[in-house]
Amino acid sequence: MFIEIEANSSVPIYLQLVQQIIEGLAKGSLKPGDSLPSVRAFAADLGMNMHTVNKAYHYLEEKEFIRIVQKKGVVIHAKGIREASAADRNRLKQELRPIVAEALCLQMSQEEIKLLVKEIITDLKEKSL
Amino acid sequence: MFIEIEANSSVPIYLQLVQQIIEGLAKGSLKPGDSLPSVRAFAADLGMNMHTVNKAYHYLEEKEFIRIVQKKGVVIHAKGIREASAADRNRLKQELRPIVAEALCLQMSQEEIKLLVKEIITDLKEKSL
DNA sequence: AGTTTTGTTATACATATAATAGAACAGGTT
DNA sequence: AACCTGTTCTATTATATGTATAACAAAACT
Repeated sequence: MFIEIEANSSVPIYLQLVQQIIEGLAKGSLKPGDSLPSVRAFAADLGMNMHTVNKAYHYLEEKEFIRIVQKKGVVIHAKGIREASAADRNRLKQELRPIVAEALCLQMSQEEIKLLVKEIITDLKEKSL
Repeated sequence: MFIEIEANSSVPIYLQLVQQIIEGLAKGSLKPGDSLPSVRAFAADLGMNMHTVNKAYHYLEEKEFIRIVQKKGVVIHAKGIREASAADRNRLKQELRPIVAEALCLQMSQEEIKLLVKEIITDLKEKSL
């Protein structure tokens, strides 16, 4: 897992961490059962505060991507990541909506937007090599 | 233009306003040259502060979707919305990326994600009737 | 048994963003 | 002349973000 945090991003660094861990899961560099660094070790490694890492971990736990075991550590959900529920699907749709709308405003076609999606998936998977 | 603002959303209300204006543009209920309400009138209509509407307007002006004419008012960019530049395309890609990654984690396929995009576009366009 | 490591909790502080409020200004419209 | 426009200014409140220490209890390691 190579994590790169941009300090000057408008995206909060705890969310950047969340997103990059999710990307690690998507590309397969993180697998079910894998353990993640302790909040202190990760914080020192990334040059951020322990509480910031903790915030990211709890965010990921709420999404059921990781399991936080008291006094032990943090692991990727072992029983396999669940399939998208109807609620997940709807939430993702709501998140995609404003971006798709903006793309349409910039005169992109449905096919061009789908191509973006394809490119993103390619990018995500090729980095796992 | 029917605007609905959710007070309890985690999305700031000035951004909700931005997004719904962009959706109006995407679906065609707002056309190039159309004028938007004054900051005071819109604020009163939506039950929010003048400065909040102003913030949304300036956000949209930076994106070049509207033109703010001093002492006159606000209009949708008349010379037609520009086509997506390479920079726009890249920015949209970066915004889509974390959502697509999460969808992949929830075991959605590329086709399922593309279907989401299709549904969103259908939703956007059917509301223009 | 003792030390280290784990996530947790509590307090405190600094900064930025979001949102509201009221007032005043200058230029355009009616 | 009255009104409406976006702008600017000052102020206040609330929330989000991020850091900094410190202490706690239980698991793990030696």
